[in-house]
Amino acid sequence: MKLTSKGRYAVMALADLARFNNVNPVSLRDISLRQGISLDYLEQIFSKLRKKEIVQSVRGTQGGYILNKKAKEIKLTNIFDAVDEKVKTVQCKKESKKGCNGKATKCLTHNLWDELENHIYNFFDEKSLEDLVKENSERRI
Amino acid sequence: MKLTSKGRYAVMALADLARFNNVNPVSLRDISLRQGISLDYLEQIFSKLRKKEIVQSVRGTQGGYILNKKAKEIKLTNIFDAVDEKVKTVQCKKESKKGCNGKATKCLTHNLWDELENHIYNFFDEKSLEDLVKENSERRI
DNA sequence: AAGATACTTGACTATTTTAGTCAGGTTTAT
DNA sequence: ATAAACCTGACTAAAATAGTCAAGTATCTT
Repeated sequence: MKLTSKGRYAVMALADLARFNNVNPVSLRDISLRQGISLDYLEQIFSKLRKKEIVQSVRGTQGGYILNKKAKEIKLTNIFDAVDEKVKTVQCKKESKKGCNGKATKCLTHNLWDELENHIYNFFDEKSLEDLVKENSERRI
Repeated sequence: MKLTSKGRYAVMALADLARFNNVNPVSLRDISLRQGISLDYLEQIFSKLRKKEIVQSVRGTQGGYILNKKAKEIKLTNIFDAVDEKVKTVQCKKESKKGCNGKATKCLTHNLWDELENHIYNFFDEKSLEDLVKENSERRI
């Protein structure tokens, strides 16, 4: 099981944005430099974030992105969802009402993955961008 | 983020083994048929499980595998560990004592992944093979 | 008006991982 | 002997990942 860079980058970039998001929009270029993420890749990621209305774009010179909601209201689940980072446990290929893979019963581990999915989902759903920024500013002023 | 089939197969196969593990060893062929997993792939998986002393092999006709410990003592973490299914959150490429990626400070999301890792680890470490088998026998006799 | 900055989009690609397959063994009960 | 079943290592097609590249469009500053 692994988390991909895309999800990590999205969270990093938004955490960066949340920190510097006072009045002016933050350019991807700045985020790219501060966080060490390829500018082109960031653009892909922010395109998705914008479509899901997590950020707003400001074009032109001095443009950039701003958060579309309060940092407190942006949960990590929202972010992962936006960039297609899925908590996908392996699925049984065919699941009918009664069982998996055409068998009469659910496969032995079916419930396990369901449980895990919820477990991880809850973890991310309790964390907001604000929490992340707070943790970091506490750690070192 | 995803869980791979290898981990799922390992758990499924061991759950199967735990259920039919009365006196005689269980052949991979049987598990393969019951669980719908390729025999060749199962062999790869069981080779690893054997090396980590989760199962014991019995060679020859009527051979197969038996659990090497009580089902209660086999946690899912042990299984995932054995088949190299890692709960790996994306790592910062270079982590020195002070920071990530050569920077002076830890990256903004560093702690987050650490927390998540623990969260998932705990989930799997609380579940034993016995729990899995019990859940299933309760569900339908 | 010109130029620079920065967002926008879509196509492309090298690398890695995954989920196996395949081939050739060895061991042991009957 | 022989068949069942374990054992091992090498190989590979397909998918996912982590980007790059190219060609824009919008808008601010001068």
